[in-house]
Amino acid sequence: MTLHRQSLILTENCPIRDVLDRLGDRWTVLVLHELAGGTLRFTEVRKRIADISPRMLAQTLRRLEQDGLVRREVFPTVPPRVDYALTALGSSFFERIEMLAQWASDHHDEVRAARQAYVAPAANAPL
Amino acid sequence: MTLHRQSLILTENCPIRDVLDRLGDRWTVLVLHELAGGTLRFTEVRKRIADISPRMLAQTLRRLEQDGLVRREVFPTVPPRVDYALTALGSSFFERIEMLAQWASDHHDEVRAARQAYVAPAANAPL
DNA sequence: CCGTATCCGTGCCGATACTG
DNA sequence: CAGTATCGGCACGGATACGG
Repeated sequence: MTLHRQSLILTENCPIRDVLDRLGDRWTVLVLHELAGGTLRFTEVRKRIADISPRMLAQTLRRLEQDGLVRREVFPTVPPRVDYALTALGSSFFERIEMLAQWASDHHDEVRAARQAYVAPAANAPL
Repeated sequence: MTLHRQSLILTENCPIRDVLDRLGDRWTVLVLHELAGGTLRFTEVRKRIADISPRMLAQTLRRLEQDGLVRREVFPTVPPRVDYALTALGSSFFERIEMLAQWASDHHDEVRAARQAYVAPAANAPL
């Protein structure tokens, strides 16, 4: 995502944006969620997230590894085996995501009610 | 909340996804951030977020209003005036986002260091 | 001033085939 | 098993022009 200027949150080189952007993609949170349950192999993650393609899983894991949130461990066996696990950093990050998820869960009824009650304003006709 | 496997996060009508998806788009967090400072008119938000187009601002505000996070108040004056402000729900939501932002800020150095240290694994050559 | 309508480019993601 | 390579669709968002 392009960086934006002039904001406490969004200035260039913005640490917030670096992190929040990852929440926007389709799989990151899911993968973190699965790894929060413990170390998993590539295929094990695939099975748990039924409709993720190998391409997207690899890409997601790579980025998490790059950012130090996930540790990748390769065993030189045949057939090959690769374990993925959250790092301490990854765990602490996922904790915050869970807090957000908790909020969403707690207030979902209010959001749904608001959506229900919402009536679109007449186009270009304030009052 | 015990995000459970398969998946409280991804199922349809999922409360978590409803919320997290909004963090993925380019402007929502920014707009919330600006409104957290107090009520603003449409144009005032535009000025503060310099490169947002009227289209995207309107769209973002509409969704926030729909979800009950922002309240829209129209004054039948000439020229027209429309105020936007966070609701209590919106404020409590933004608090959680700030917690996440705080985490990002606190750990940005670690993430940057991890990115720096990262070396891509050789393609298809585990060890 | 406060938006909407329209067009269009870009990048995410899915599907699939293939390799060490 | 653990990925990579390639192609293509489609939604998201940018730019612009216009309307109440």
